Amino acid sequence: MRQKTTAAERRAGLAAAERACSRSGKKLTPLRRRVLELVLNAGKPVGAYNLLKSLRADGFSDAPPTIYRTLEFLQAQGLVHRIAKSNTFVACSRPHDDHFGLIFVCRQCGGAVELEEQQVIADIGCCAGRLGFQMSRQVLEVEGTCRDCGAAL
Amino acid sequence: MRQKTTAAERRAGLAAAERACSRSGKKLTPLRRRVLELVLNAGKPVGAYNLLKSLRADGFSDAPPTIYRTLEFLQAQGLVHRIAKSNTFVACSRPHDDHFGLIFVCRQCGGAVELEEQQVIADIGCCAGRLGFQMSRQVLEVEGTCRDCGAAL
DNA sequence: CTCGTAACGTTATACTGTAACATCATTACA
DNA sequence: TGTAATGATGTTACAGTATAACGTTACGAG
Ligand SMILES: [Zn+2]
Ligand SMILES: [Zn+2]
Ligand SMILES: [Zn+2]
Ligand SMILES: [Zn+2]
Repeated sequence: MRQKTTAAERRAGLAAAERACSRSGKKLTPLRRRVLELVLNAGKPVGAYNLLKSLRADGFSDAPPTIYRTLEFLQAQGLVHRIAKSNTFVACSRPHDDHFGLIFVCRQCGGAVELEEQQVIADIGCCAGRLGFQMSRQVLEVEGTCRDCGAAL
Repeated sequence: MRQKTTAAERRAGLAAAERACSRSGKKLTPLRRRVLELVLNAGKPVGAYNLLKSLRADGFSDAPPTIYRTLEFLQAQGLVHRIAKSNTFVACSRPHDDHFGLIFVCRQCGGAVELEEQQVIADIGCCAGRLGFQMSRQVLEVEGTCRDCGAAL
């Protein structure tokens, strides 16, 4: 699973952040911008306390609420997703639209790939409908082994 | 979302546990049996430390490793699922077969319904195939509001 | 019997996340 | 310009979740 983030992807992520914030009337402050950069640069899911360590080097507060609040903001803007199975955070690969995505996370290398799969969404929506269940916007997590790690065995 | 577990469901869960253990050559010890009972009786996702409190009343050790080890065992037997989004555990609704399930969890009442949806599994398997990704057996979590809680708004 | 393994107990600690309140900056408006 | 409201961040303290490491007990195989 590819884990590098290209410079173009990082620029696109930050541009999406500017758009998302101006649309919602929120501010992309230096702290928020920096955290998003860190998540983009990681190129794979990264833990909150790891991000916190980087923030210290940049002169921001390194107390837990700093990073959790900021990540919450970025999630609300649809710029970052939380991966519950590993308590990590990853940059959204399609931050330009509201989506219901599917994220494949490799147990070996920690890499992640996000897809938007209309068919899956439709099928799950159908099940939800039968249950009278109202889904919230989210990404589903699929765990396993990526191609590279599988080949390396 | 219905949260009661019927006596029949509890019996079925324990019977499935007997079968799963005899098939895998493991033992369904009093502790394991008791934890499974507790999860079945809860009828909805329940936290590890809640289970631990109940164990104390039964004379078992109430140190964290007790419950985490036991839950890990029950998960390996396919009798219990872990819901990552809420750090809780719930009894499997179809413990008789290996499955790739879909679990709908209500944010309001905490209830959960587990489905096995062949179409969803097939679609996700297809995506995984394109990525060269080998999925592990699991359940996907869908968060939202159940019918009852939605109606109560 | 005794040896090896599985199961369980025990202690300590690591990791993850939030409550509550203080401080500072920005905006809005009298 | 004062001042009040709001949003963002800082700070302290703590709650909740999970595992490492090691000791002890139970029990069947040889
Ligand atoms: Zn996304
Ligand atoms: Zn991998
Ligand atoms: Zn199940
Ligand atoms: Zn509900």
